[in-house]
Amino acid sequence: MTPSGRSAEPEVIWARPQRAGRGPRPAHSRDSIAAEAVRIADAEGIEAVSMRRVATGIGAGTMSLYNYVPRKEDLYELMVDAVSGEYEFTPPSGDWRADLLALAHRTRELMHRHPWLPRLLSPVYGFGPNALRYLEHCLACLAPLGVPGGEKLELVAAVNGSVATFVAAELALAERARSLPWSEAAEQGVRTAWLGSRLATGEYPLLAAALTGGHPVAEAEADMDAVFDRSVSRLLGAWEQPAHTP
Amino acid sequence: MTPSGRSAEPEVIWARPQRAGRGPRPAHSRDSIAAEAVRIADAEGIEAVSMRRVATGIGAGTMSLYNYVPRKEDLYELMVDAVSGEYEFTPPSGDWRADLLALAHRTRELMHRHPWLPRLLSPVYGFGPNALRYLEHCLACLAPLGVPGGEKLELVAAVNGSVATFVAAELALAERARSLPWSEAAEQGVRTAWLGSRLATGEYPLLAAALTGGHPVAEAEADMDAVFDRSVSRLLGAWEQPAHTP
DNA sequence: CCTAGTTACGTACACCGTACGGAGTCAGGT
DNA sequence: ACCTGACTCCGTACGGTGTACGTAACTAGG
Repeated sequence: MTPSGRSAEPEVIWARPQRAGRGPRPAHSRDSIAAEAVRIADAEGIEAVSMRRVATGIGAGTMSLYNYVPRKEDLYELMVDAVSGEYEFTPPSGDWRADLLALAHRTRELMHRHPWLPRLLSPVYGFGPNALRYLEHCLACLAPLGVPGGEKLELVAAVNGSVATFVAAELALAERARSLPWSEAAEQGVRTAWLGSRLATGEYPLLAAALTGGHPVAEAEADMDAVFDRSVSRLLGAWEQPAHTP
Repeated sequence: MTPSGRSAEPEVIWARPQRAGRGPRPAHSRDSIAAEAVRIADAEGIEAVSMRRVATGIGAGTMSLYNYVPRKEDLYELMVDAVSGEYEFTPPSGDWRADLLALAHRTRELMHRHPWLPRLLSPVYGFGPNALRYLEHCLACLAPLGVPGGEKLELVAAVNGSVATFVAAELALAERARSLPWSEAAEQGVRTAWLGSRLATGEYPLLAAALTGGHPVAEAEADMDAVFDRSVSRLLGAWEQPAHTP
């Protein structure tokens, strides 16, 4: 009546039992599937992760994978939660600002290790076990902050959103270059050439000043750490005093 | 030697001339192609936008489209820039905080009108004509702010990143529901049921308190405007005083 | 006018997610 | 102890995707 992998009902992958009572014991585990998908995505980009590829990667037939992962979206959820398990939490120090800044750095490192993460994180993939652990830890760090719990979650979401977009921008060129038949430098070259030709028209004087005035792109990479730190610090600083609405 | 649509060299779509000198006059325009793609994405979601679909939509053969748009990624760039043209800029008021807050609201409305925008915006699609106009206008609004131009761009990026993640979260459920065979309510139901069952274990006391303590999800929608306004205001407020690094 | 470069587009290929059905395997109820 | 029903495994197949390639029609520059 309701064969396990064939239902057309909504379902949360985490609620589905790993081992059903009845049939033969499964030859694979959810963890090993997630690990294989992460391995492929790290090595060849998220677009290389296909059901066929993951299945053959763990030595299974393509359609066998659907016994473990009913839809491809669920595979993404498994991946996100798997790498979320890489966080190593240290007890809150009492300085919530420092704690959250350090966490943001860990998140950035995580996203550098798994460049597909920002992309997959943007829709709210929902509340796997490691995500719950992470949120609980954030709230523990935010205990000294005197705002209601709901706003603390807003703060965490705002920080993570900023980190995700920051790292996505950081990685945009490199990630694009992966799936392109030419080099990253060549791509970069034609793009800055185009931008330069537009700026040279004089139609965008402020933009031209802002782009050429500061750092000349060469030292930009070295500054990235500083820019990141400053930008997250600013965001956190905005929570120090109550929201200011004139 | 270098046939227009067949090159394997990197290329920025904006640098490619719309009309080449030599051949027959093109039967379509870049604008009409972008408009068709936007129409499809608005009506049926971004995943419905395929080269075939857009081509038949404007009454062309599939492969003819490749004369205008060398890769699908370029189609996305056209779409982003096309809707960026919907901004109607008013002259800077002198209050940069108010101006940028208003712009953020326009961006949010734009993303509600085109729910696929946050997704496509996350990697830095590059500097089409309307994006350049937008940036120039932002810088004009930020003229009263006494920081270097580079940091102004950081501010704009931070605001846009926050808006994008905010709206992405707002739209996540509705957008997910579009491509799913069951209703949004059913999906929502099983997800909150799962979350409730996890919270009931007592493993996440802070999270449980934060989620149940505040608004009971029902009135959350009505509050979205206020939450958005407050969150952007906070971010802007963080730029009032110099970055604070203890 | 010629011809080179461009437009238009049909065909084809490799790949994708996944519906379906059949065979093998095991636990629970009788 | 056996049967039966649920479950695992997986081959096949379908309708879709992006796009490489080849060919025919057309048009502007020399």
